[in-house]
Formats: sequence, C-alpha cells, structure tokens
Amino acid sequence: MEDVARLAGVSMVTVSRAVNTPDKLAPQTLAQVRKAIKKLHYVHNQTAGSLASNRSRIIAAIVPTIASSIFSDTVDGLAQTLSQHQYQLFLGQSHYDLQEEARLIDTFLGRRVDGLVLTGVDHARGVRSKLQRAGLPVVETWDLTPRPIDMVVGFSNFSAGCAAAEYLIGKGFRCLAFVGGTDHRSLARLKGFKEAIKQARLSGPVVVHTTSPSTLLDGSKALGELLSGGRVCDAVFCSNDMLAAGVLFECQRKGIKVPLELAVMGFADLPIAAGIQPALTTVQVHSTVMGQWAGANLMARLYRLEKPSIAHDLGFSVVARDSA
Amino acid sequence: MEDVARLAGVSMVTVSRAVNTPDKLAPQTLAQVRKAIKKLHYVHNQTAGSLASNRSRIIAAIVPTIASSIFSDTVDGLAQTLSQHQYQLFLGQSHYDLQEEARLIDTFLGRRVDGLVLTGVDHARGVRSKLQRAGLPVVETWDLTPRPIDMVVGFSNFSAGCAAAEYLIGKGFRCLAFVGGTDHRSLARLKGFKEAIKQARLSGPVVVHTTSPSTLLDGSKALGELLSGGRVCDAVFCSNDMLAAGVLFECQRKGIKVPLELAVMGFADLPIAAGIQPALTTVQVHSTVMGQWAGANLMARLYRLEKPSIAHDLGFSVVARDSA
DNA sequence: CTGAAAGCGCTAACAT
DNA sequence: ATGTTAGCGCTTTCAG
Repeated sequence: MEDVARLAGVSMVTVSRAVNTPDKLAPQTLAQVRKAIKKLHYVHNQTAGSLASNRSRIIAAIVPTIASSIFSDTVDGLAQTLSQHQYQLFLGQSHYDLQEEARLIDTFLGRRVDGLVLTGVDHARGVRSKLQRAGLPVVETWDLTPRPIDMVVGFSNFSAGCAAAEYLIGKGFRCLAFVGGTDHRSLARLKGFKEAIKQARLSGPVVVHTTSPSTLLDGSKALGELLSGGRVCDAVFCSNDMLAAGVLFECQRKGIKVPLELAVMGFADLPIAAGIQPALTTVQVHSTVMGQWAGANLMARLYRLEKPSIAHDLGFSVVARDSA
Repeated sequence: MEDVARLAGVSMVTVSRAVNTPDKLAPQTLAQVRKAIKKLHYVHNQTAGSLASNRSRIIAAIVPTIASSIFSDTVDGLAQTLSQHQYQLFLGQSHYDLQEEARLIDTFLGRRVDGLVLTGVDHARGVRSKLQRAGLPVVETWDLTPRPIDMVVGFSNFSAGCAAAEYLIGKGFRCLAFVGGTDHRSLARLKGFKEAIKQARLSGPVVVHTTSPSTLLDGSKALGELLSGGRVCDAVFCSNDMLAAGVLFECQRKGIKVPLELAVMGFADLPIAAGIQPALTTVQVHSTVMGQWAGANLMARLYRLEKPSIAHDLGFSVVARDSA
C-alpha cells in the first residue's frame, strides 16, 4: 500500500479511502490512485482491514447439510443478499449434530464474523449465552421460538404437521403414517401431526423414523417397513419431499397406486414435488425468502439502518396436487 | 490476550502457543492458560493471527450454483477434508458467468485465502495470470486440460460425451438427441457426443439447448421441443440427471414408454438416477472425490508435505440401468 | 479533501 | 519451555 501511495503521490490513508470510500476522494486523486493500483497489481489486504476496522464483512451460516437440497435455497437466498453488500459467506455443516454446530460457532466467533445464521432453534448448552455475550447479530431459521437468541425467521413446524394431518383427514384418509427424521424440527412436525389426529379422534399415526439427512433411499426403505407393519395405512406424510419421492418410486415399483391405495404427502415443496409423476401434494415453505430475510436483517443491524424485527413468521401452505 | 496472560502468570506468546501449538507447552502451563481463557471468556482473534502469520486457514471454492445438487457433493467432499485441517470454506457462486467468477476471485484474493477451488477450466481473461502471480495453490475441477492454472482434477467431458453416444449406439438406437446447457463443460460433452455419432456414420444429433442451471422443468420442456421437431428420435442424452428426470416425468405424463419408445440417459449419477422409476442409465462421475482430492492436494501444498500431482483424471463410467 | 500519528490483536524470529 | 522485540497491513481519529 505504501508503494501505491508513493507512486500516486499521496498518503496511505488516501489509498485506503480509494478502496473503501471512493466517493470521498477528488475524482482526479482517485484516478491517480487507481492507476497506481493497476500498475503495481496491488491487491488490497482485507484481513488487515478487518483487524483495523473491527469488521470482517463475513457472515457465517450453519446448515445441517448442503448435499441434501432442502437447505440450499436458504443459503442461496442468503448469498444473494450478502453479495449486494460486499459480504462473504462462511459455510458450515452441522450434520444434524448440535455439538458440531457448537464447535463451528466457536471457530466462526474466532474469525470475528459480523453475523451468524443458524438452522433451527435447538442448540447445545451454552451456545445461547456465548452468542449473546459476543453481541453479534444472529438469525435462527427454519423454525420459530418465543425466545430466540436474537432474531428468528421461519414457520411453526408444529402447525405445519397439524396442517398436513388435517389435510389428509379432510380428504377422507383414516389411517395415517409419518415418515421422518429425528431432528428437532421433524419431531415438531410429528408432534403437530399427532395432535391433529388426536383432535380428530383417530388413532395412530404409525411412525417410521429415518436417519437424518433423509434421502430418497430412506423413503423407499420406509415404505417397506410400513407395509410389513401390522396396520395398513391409507396415507403417509413424509417430513421432506425427497423421502416422499422415495416412497412414490417404491410404490411404482411395487405396483401400489397413488393416491388410490396409498396417499403420499411431502414437505418443503422442492422442485421435484411439482415435477414428479404423480405430482406431489406437499407443504410449501419459503426457503429462499428465509435466507433473504436473514441476510437483510443482519445487514440492517450491522448498518444500524433500522431496528430489525425480532421474529418473523413466514408461514407455510399446503399445496394440493395429485399424490394425496 | 494480555488479560489472559496476566491472569495465568505467563506472557502473551505462551497464550498464543496454548491456542495454536498446545503440545509445545508444559502440561501445567497449558492448564493454567486454559483456565484463564475459560474464566475470562477469551475468544482468540484469528483475524489478527492471520495477519501476523500470513496464513488465513481459509480455502475458497467457486461453483456455478449450489441450488442445483450437482456440485454440492464436490463442496461436501472439500468441506470434509478441510475440516480435518481446521480450514474454513468460503463459498461463492458464479451462476455460470465467467465475469462473476473473476469478480469472486478478486475478493477472495483480497481476503488472502490460502487456496482456491474452481469449477471448470474455462475462465475470464486475465484470471490465469492473476492467480499465477498471486502464487497460491489452485485446483480446477469437473474437467481436464493440458494447461491447468496449477492443479486440475476431473474427467474428460469430451470422452464422457463420446461414451454416452457409443453406449446408445451399441444398444441399437439410431437417432440420437442431446439436451443440455451451453456452458463449457456441457458443450464439451456435446462435442464428444457428436464425434462418436460421426464415427458411427450416423446423422444427427438433434440438439436442444437449455439455460444453465438446467432443472427438472427444463427437461420437461425439452421433451416438448424434441417431439415437436421434424425428426423422431429414439434416444436422448441429457447433460445432467435432473434434466433426464424431467424428460422421464414428461414421458410418463405423455404416455411415452421408456426405453421402448424413447431411451433416456442422464449424466452425473445423482441419487435420483438410481431411485427414479425406471432407473436412469447415466454417466457416473466422482463428484465427492473431486472435492476430497482438491482439499487434500491443497493441504499437501500448504503444508509442503509432498509435491502434489498436477493433474488427476478420475474418469467416469457408464452405469447401465433401465431407461436406456 | 487530504494527511500524521497511533494502534487493531496477534505471531515470527530470535533469545534465554 | 518460555519470554522479548518488532512488526503483519491496514484504518481510526483528529488536524488542517
């Protein structure tokens, strides 16, 4: 930077300003500095900048997994917003393990990220207090809670589970099954699902647990378990669309007619839900918007533009298609 | 850090060593320092560490998109390797735009990443020289080239295209079609596909171009175009499995029997290929391994453990299933 | 609009 | 095994 300053005949501060706040310089000075930067192939060192300014322009996001497409839209929405503000994204995977999440949070804190996006509202002991002590903006996503660490955007997994059961019961199905993982959010959906069944004075549901992340293959296997069980169900609610697609494919293989012999319902409304044959009835959530909201509210807080809202319920909706 | 040092009755370097190289301390000293760290809730500042040590422990990866699952396994493989070495991952999306890739490279260089993983071997002007001048390890993926920027791991997209055509021709299909995007790698596959058709003295192929990233929906639409075209084809090669799945679903909707009336072949061997009904014949590539190789060779170079290889051909294989 | 001085919080290279 | 010294490359604050 000193070399650039010398070549441009200015001081180092001016070079710094040329990089960070170009509008605060006289156009001519700016032009000279830029020429010098180009000639010397100068690459501004953001690390030093971050240290001096105490601002990293980095946001970290932790998702359970990126290989399953369910969270990638949220990351994408977040990335969209961040790139508009020259922010970079650190990505971490918790693999559905709260301890792993806690470890990632520690390293991100050490790297002085300006903000953090978490998946879910269920965390390891000590995480809440550590983050509050750190005082950095945090957004929890994909769920709601009356007591967020800082901000939260999502929807009620419990209500979504209820809605799924109500939809199926409304369609006349009487023996319901649930296929899903054992993470906090899947279990919340299951709880809602059970509650609605109870309200309708039906028995069940039959439950098959899969290991997270739940894949297409888990769906196929789950159908097998379901069929070998004692009770014969007429509808299955899967806690994500991939699982549901796996069930659907297995039905095709086994010659089970959907929805006549078995209704199938998914969750998330991934692109495959609308594309698959028969089209999948599912619960739509606003995956991309969650990421965008997280990004926007992090930025709002970092730029002190406004008092961002603390909680935001994006809701969900049952999308009725052919499979149920 | 000074506070910790004082409380533990040691100097700052000792605290630094307790964090970075704990085995170089006497067990007792280490314990004292750790106690002080805990008591004061000290969070080590890696940014300052990076500046002082000139090493960020960050690797940046640029993929065309994360929302399409095709590259997420590579990112996952990379992340696996990095986490073993306490490295963090910056993720950027180029959206299939070389200029966008170049911009991302600039910001990553400014953040002094220790290494870079790129998708493809086709880049904007000036990128090669800039990276070579920066002197940081770079791995290009998902393709091969005789002249890598630094290291390259992948497979020949041209050969994969050939292999697809040869497989279909070997199965007796005579009028082939290609559905795929217009990025460098898809076009290389198309080139190979054409070459093999020419070698077999057949005419065609019929080509339908989609916009990248190519989705399920693009596949459905592409089948429409294919059917409305003049020539009636008996086999389609899709440049990724999602596209192929879209074609398959559309065939089901239109009552076209696969593979009897139309054979469908995909690319990448995503989980859906094996799961879908009928199971999709496809070209398998080693998506996760590419990421792992990239990570391992970046680490090898950064730790100077060995002279890493410059180019690595992971190959591919045609997986024959039911759709073709 | 531009500059001088004083760090940001840590680590490398030497010492002991 | 631990400490001392001297920065890493930038930005902040305050002046002018």
